[in-house]
Amino acid sequence: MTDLCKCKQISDKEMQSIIQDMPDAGTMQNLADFFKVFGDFSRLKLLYFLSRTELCVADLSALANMQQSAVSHQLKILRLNRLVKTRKEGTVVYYSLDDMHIKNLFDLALEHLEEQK
Amino acid sequence: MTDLCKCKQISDKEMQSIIQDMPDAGTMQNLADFFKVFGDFSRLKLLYFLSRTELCVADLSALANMQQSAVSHQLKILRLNRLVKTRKEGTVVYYSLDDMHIKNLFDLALEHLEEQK
DNA sequence: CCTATATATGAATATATGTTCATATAATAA
DNA sequence: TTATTATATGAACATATATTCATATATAGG
Repeated sequence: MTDLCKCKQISDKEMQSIIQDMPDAGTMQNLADFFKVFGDFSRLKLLYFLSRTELCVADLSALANMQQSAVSHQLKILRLNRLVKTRKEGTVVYYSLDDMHIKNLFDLALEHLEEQK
Repeated sequence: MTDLCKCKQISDKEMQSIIQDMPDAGTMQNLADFFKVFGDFSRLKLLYFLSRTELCVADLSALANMQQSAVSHQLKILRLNRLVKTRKEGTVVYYSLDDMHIKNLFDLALEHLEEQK
């Protein structure tokens, strides 16, 4: 790989070291997938609402101003990524955040955006 | 909007309150766009390398095992999102992280992934 | 000026992704 | 059972996005 580098401003040793310390490809891919989930306006809205309180699909649909079907599809993605969990009561399914780290992520990203003004 | 809600497990008052506290749509969109940048394996790799040291395009290309053109395209996205900054020396362009919050984001996300095992 | 090198960029392509529509499933009530 | 309601899901469609290829730009050296 290093032989492709004609610039090579850093030594092979440094390159080796950087590559060795890197999380393995699987972890990096998981990390990218994790961020990707947050990288959508609709999902971000749903997560925000759920950060406030447990909500059923219909209420989420009303709050986010999205079709019920679209909400269900996005909730499925959030569920598969274990960001939300469900509780069923009759025909109503209640969703809530599965992990409170999520709020921290929000805050950190907002902080970053604030500093850019 | 609330009249679309047939489930309405929460009161109109609660809905109003949740919606009023929500960051405005522009901010939410910015937040989504911000996360979207991290939601790609290639960009995440580039950001990781840059979190270690300042690097030129050719070295990034070698480290990430990506074509030079692909690297340039992705670096442009990172630049437009002000995640990296550049320094030019002759024909060589050096890239580095523009903000150290990024490392915190990495760590927080990794922490989240760790807990899911 | 001409050549070589590092980087940037536009167009084309392939793939991924979000929404909609129609419909299926599950649970409850009559 | 039948009807109703809440939610889930598959297919189709439109859009977004990452990569590649070819080429442009910029800088340095001869």
